[in-house]
Amino acid sequence: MAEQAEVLRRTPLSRDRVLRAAVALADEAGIESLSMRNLAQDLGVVPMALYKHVANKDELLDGMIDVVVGEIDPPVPDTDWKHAIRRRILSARQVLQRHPWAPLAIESRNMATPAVLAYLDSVVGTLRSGGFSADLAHHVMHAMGSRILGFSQELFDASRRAGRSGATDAGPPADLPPEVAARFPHLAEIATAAAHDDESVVGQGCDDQFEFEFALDLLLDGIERLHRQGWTSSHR
Amino acid sequence: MAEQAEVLRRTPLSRDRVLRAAVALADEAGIESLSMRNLAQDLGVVPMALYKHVANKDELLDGMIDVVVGEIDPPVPDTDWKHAIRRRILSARQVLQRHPWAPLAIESRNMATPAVLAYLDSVVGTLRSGGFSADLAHHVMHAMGSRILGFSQELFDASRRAGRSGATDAGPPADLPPEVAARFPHLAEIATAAAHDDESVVGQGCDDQFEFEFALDLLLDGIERLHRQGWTSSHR
DNA sequence: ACGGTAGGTGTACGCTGTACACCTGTCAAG
DNA sequence: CTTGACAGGTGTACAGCGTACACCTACCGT
Repeated sequence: MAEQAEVLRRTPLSRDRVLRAAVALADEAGIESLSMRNLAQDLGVVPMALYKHVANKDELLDGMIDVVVGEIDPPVPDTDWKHAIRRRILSARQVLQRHPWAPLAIESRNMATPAVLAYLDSVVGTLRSGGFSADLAHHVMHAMGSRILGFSQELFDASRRAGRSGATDAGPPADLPPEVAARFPHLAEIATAAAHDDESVVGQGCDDQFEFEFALDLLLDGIERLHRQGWTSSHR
Repeated sequence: MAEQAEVLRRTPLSRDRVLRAAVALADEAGIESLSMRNLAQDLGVVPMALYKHVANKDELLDGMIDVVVGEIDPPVPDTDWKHAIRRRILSARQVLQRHPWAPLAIESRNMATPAVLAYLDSVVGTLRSGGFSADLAHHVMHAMGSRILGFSQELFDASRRAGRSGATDAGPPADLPPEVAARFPHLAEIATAAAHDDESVVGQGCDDQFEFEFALDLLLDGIERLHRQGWTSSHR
């Protein structure tokens, strides 16, 4: 009777199953409730069992990052570098929006994981075959910074607040409270200017996607300009 | 005899003293050894005493961020917006290099602290008085992202690894290990291209300051171009 | 039939943040 | 001068964390 439940529960653990469960837990409950104990419970197993599949919690996080980065679309061939990279980065952005904990996790690791390296390598490859010198490609990678992985640090990023995935609470707390607005007039002015072409006066904060693409295109246009004029780090 | 030591030790705590000690501890020992207990010990006091001056550890971190942001140079008046902002951001960068733990701390808070808001407000003010529309100024702030606070996420950032301040270990681990280089040829190519105009062949990684200014100027130039041609979010 | 090994278990330790009760020194009002 | 409030440092205690280490058990090739 409870036998088949027992069998299910005993589906053998594996590094992959552990990582996927960890990602799911972080997605649903927030990264701050990803503890070895919670994760083990989700898997119907005792905490120490996890250590047979991941060395420690840091390695678990590295593995989770690799899972996430692995979800980014492969590069589309037969396009010019600019569109190829633009599409790839926007795909990365979609992925990271499914895993709001990932940006912070990625940035808190102090060395890139294999999957991240592979992704970066592939982006560089696109640049190189688009005619970029290794020199310029190098600087371009730095210039894009974390944006190349689909995110920029938004400074006031409501959606990344550790808690839930954020889709549910399309909350009201968009504008600044009035006494704050008084102390920071320029910010207030800017915040209200964020009602884009939407006619609703109380536009909910600002359109993250728009801002991301704005910055992305600003960079890509500048990069294209440097590329066309054969920029090198010696000149200028 | 031990009386004056006693007196010294008893120099009354204050929120300010707590915050400064916390910043010093994080600077010297790394953010990961900033615990309430360690901090209390540094101050010659019992852990719970700290809670009379900060509500909890999160508020302590907020306070530390405010201390750091307070170190950024004030804006220089009587300059065009571009140079003013460039100087301000490079000043912010210098500050954050003294406090390598700060970028991650700033990004992990989910709402900006008062000092950060004041800084951002002032930067927006510079843009506005440089003739920027509130609309464009808004997008510019987003485009700059965390770079506006003096840092970009460097992806492989040796200097931010939680441990010590990093000046001491001008270490060898700059280039990729050869088997990694083999698997990621484009990255390898780029890494070696990083020996700038320095004639030393094994140039140690790359010049962070150069990369930062490269990206900063790329953005500023693009922004200037948009500004001159009267960009608005409706057109384009 | 048997020993090795992969993988799940149980206990225990040191560390964390912090709630809560307590004590002590200082200062204002009676 | 006494008194009582109150700011601020203390001590104990608890739940939660990551994980070291010893153990047990089920399987597999010989």
